[in-house]
Amino acid sequence: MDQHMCVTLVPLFNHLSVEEQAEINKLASHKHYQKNETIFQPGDEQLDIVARGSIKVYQLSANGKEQLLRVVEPGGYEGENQLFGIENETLFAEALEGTEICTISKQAINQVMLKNPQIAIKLFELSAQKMVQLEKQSQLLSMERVEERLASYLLDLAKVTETNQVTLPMKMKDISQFLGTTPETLSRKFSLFESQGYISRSGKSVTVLDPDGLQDM
DNA sequence: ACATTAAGTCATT
DNA sequence: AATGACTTAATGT
Repeated sequence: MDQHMCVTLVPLFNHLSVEEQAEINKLASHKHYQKNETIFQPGDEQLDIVARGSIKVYQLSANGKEQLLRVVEPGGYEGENQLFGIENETLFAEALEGTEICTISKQAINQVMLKNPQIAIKLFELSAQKMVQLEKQSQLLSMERVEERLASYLLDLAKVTETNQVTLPMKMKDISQFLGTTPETLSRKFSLFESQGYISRSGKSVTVLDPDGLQDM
């Protein structure tokens, strides 16, 4: 298919000239993953760019359960901390659907960055944004009760869209893992919020009726 | 307050 | 008919 898509798609590279993009594209290998296929595991050393579909990045906690860290969508990437010299000991990634991934080896990226310092700067900027997100995530998990976590998660989504109408970006099962709980408890909390009039919900479409009420958790 | 287990409904294939 | 996603209920930490 169109093998040139991913490099041009991604914020990391799309500000470059066509020639430079073509050069980077040669260094990348393109692969299609099916749903539930593993994309990388601890020990791997590459930069993976999502061109189509979506992937989940997670780690395993002590009891062997998945802790979902983030969902990476088209234009996003994963594995940059290895480029900063940090080995991946804990992270796994898996395709959530049929997904196109562009993979660039650590060595190739290093060459590209030497030749093109703008990319290093861009990578730095984007990575800083990701760290902010991660900070948010650990703030969520530091909250004692699931109600607090779900409330601030919903408020966060509403804040991004600038409306009170939110479409949940993941399956309920994945949201429960993201919030560090179970699907059952999550379902009950949604029901609770609904019965208290904080939200209304039909499927994955949620309307925040009382932001202040949620805030007080 | 929450997890776990089991069992049920509902939609999708 | 079978599988997966979500909910509800009972019971255990």
